[in-house]
Amino acid sequence: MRQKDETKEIAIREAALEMIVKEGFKGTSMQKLAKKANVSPATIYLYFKNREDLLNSVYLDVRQQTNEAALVGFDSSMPFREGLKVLWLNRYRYFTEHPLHFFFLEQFLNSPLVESAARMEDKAFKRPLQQFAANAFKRGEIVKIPFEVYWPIAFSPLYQMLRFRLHPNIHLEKQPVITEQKVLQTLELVVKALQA
Amino acid sequence: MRQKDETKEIAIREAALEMIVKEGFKGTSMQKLAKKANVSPATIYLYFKNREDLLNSVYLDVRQQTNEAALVGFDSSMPFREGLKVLWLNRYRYFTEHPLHFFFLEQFLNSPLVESAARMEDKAFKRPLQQFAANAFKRGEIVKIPFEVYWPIAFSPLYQMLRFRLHPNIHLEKQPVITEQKVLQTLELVVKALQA
DNA sequence: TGCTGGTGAACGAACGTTCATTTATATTGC
DNA sequence: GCAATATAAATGAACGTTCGTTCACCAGCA
Repeated sequence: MRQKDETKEIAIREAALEMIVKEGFKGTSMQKLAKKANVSPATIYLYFKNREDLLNSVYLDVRQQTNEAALVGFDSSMPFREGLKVLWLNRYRYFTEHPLHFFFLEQFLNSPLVESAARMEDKAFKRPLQQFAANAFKRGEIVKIPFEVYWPIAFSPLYQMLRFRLHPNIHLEKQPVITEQKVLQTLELVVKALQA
Repeated sequence: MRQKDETKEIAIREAALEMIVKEGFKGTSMQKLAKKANVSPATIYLYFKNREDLLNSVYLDVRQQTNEAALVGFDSSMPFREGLKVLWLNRYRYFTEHPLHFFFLEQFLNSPLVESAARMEDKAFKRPLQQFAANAFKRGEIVKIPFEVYWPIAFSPLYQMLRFRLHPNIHLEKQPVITEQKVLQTLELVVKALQA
């Protein structure tokens, strides 16, 4: 008997992640991937059923790591300003340290591939966030608005700042310096928008 | 001599747009595209230099239509609330009527393809928006903040609502009903965040 | 009649996947 | 302890298909 070499699976995943970000799904072929991961094309099929399964697996893996990092030090019973600050800084710092994960998720979530994968929701991630908002409503900290009004205000400015930060060349002619201080400044305005 | 049949070029563009949205860049091949547009593969190369040129061309075309629609009835000297409302409703209505354009742009802008295309900025679009913000600053209507703080708050919630509206299945378990009324409700909170 | 628009077939290259084979190691028999 | 054996990991070459692009030829208007 011989054991599966776990490092190979990781190498394949990481090669896929990097290649997708740099060359897109079209440019990510199994043969190039195998070469990049120092593995035979056939080896990939020992760890993944097929190409689609590999891509889904990378997505689920990245999403899990990303969501886990988002909730560190967070509790849904926190005061609104404090809790939102934890969520924002967790996300901001994580994606600043893992820009490939940011690019990958943006690309995957905006591709038709997402239809076959994203069916499985990450309820362990969503539930605390919904509970957090519900608590803040109840305590009268924030205005009473539908979830689909709350969510875009509470979080999408952060994602836009991350876009600015991570590919600055596209959005602005001069390099905008997105700093943690500016993120917190934006957060204050968001809190102002939402507070009762 | 014989004239070029302009309807063929349009058919190719539209087939590409639809195919990219439904099957991604990977699934959009020249041969399938030709079939869908009722044209020979070779014909595509009469109108476009190659595949990349076709994709860029579709992008620039969609972007131009999109940006043009955004500025209808808008003037950079408008009062802040009024001007922002025009911009929001223009975008909301345009993408509601042209969801394929929304999906295409999201997909293209988050793919590595954008590097080769988006170099050319649409200054005729950006300049009035920047002037509009500058005017509002000067009149003391909104708080004094850097552009990279202003922009995410002013516009990204709208885009997030469009994402909710156009592929609702992914983001929420129950169909959220994003209506114009809820968009305006969100707009009010954004104005509240930004006003001095 | 001349010239350009338009075509279907065909090119070599690259694609996703499989298969026959080899390699490495945990277990067995002594 | 140590070879022999068994078994799964791992491979490189090859499968048939599809890819982007081109080419030799035909169609239709000036």
